[in-house]
Amino acid sequence: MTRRTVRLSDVADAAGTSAKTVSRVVNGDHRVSMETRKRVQDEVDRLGYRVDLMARSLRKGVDDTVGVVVPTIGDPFFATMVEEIEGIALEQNLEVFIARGSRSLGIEQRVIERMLARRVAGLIIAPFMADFTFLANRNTPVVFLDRHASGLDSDVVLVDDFAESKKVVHHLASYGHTRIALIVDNLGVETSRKRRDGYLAAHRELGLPIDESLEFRECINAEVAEARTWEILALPETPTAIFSTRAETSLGVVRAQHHGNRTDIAMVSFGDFEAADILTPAITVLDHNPRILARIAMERLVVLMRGDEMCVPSETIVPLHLIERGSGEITPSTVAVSA
Amino acid sequence: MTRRTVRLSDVADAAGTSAKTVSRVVNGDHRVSMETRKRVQDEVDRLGYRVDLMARSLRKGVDDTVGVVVPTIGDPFFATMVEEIEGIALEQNLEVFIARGSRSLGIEQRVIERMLARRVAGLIIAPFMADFTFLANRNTPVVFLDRHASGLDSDVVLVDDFAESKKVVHHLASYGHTRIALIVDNLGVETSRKRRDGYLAAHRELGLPIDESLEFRECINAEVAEARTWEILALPETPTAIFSTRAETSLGVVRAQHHGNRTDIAMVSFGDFEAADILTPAITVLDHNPRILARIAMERLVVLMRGDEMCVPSETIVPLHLIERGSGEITPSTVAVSA
DNA sequence: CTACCTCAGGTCAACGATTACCTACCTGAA
DNA sequence: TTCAGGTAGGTAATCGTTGACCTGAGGTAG
Repeated sequence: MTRRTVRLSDVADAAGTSAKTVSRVVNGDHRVSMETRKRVQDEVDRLGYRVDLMARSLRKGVDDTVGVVVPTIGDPFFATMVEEIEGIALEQNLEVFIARGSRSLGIEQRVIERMLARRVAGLIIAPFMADFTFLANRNTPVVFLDRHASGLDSDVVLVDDFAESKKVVHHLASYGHTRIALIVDNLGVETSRKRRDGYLAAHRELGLPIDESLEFRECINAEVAEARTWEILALPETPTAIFSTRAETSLGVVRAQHHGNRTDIAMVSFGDFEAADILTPAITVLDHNPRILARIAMERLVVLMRGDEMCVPSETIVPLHLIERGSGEITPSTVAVSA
Repeated sequence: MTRRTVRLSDVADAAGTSAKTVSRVVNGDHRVSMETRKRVQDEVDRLGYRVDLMARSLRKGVDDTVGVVVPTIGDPFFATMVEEIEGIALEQNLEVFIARGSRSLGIEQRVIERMLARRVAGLIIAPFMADFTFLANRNTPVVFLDRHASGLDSDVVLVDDFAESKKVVHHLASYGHTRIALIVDNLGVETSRKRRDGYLAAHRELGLPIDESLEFRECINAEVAEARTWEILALPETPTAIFSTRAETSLGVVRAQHHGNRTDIAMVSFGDFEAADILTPAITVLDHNPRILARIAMERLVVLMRGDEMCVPSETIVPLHLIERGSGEITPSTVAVSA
């Protein structure tokens, strides 16, 4: 019952030809006569032959696979990226390896090393925190997504976190806000740092006072963001607006606002999230669309993998739109005076 | 600059031993003296040698990879499953292939065939609609997740859709509801069919009248569910409760309820979703937790892959809890009389 | 002193497909 | 008639690693 794998030579024996000819038929090489082709094809079907991609890849030196490394897979932002990448990969007949890069220190390098050991044809990496110098002497094409990577000069597709964040603060300021709380992740993360820098720069441009007590760092997930928001709500002088720099943390902010009955405080989220439009008020967001980023990155990777020419690393910046839904257009006058 | 791959024999030459000995060192075989081991290890480090997993897998006959096929990757439910699977895979030193099974007919079989051609060590499949007889004569371990698969008797991890749905209807009925609308996907999908069957069975058990006009099929996504909910709200005799049989459609239902100012209608969702707890009212849900399902499936697969014994296919049913948050505990008396 | 065992290490082939390089044979132009 | 060139197909080597099997040295028990 344990039927041994059918291989090229088995088909060749059955069809009375050489393995090479079967290989030609299977790979659509034209140097085979019609009749031979048919005879071989019949045997292929009858025996249920399928190429062994391991063997092929060993011979060819590369595998038709791309490795995708994201900080977390469950996060809808990255999950959507992966979905988009997988779609393009399928069109290109590429298989997708997936791995999570956050979790613990060094894990990112470890999963990437494993993918390289597999001879993946290319890598798409949404970096977490690691240094990527270890990738320097490899000649596997890499495209970074969402963030720059340190230690390796490679292609990158991202958004202008600094400018976009400034945009948000300017937007809130245009509605009269001067006390804007900032919910931000660990500043070791490039995107977080730049978003905060944009927040600060906008304050300077607008001549607004910078109140460090309104800056809440280390909001690594929704829970922490929720806790910080409770602290915000308890401040003697409540800010009139909150800028949450990640979609995930926005959920925590909104949760606290709702449970604390403080939806009168303006709120803007860097990144859209499900349900953002059905809340009351609906949440104003910077539409940080993962599909577009992923598509550009993957298309770039495909070009690099074809390797027609050794192009210089390019940086693609995707502009974002602010979707005004209500929460970002609340004016400070409506904010209840705290006790 | 294009440094050729360092292989076992290169290290062997440098260390003055045979390739086999290097292999032994690399694989931690004990039949090597301390000094030889050290000498080899030094050369491995110096030359930057890394195993070629393609070659190893070709030789061994299986690859240390598992293939994961889910209907959609972006859906938080499946994304979370994948994340959980990837976590366990990393512990077990397995690599994860990911592919989407919905999209178009036959795609599911195609992506699975490709994974088999790669000699994956095992497969975890959350089936879409395909028939799986083509997997019957392969001897790759398979665990189905979330749904039974037709055409193949294999391990499966799922929830009792029928009983859980009955539970929901009984819950709503205990609050006095007799007119409960059903939002359900295509009935060709096993889970959808069973959930509907449970809905109907509960009606019979309770002696409630079954009104077919309250059953809304083909709610394949949030948008359709939202549209159907608008229809529900426009019915001459509005139902007093809605049972949404998928988390994704629940979002559409809630969206319509909120935009239509009809949050007075009770609502229960089969499956939790982000923001379900911060809406007003918060949504009562059957906690269909993807992590638990994924973990059980993966643990099962690992056992099968070790292949110590050819166990008979088992079916694991994970019981669900109803999280009462408010929307499912609204009584019919509070529902506004429609115009 | 022989028989047997363990240890450290080596040889060789094979995993399955492909690439580089041949071999016939046939055609057509010089 | 002969030679260049194309077509259909074959042969052997190779990709990098490992499993099966072998060897020689030294130890030990009888």
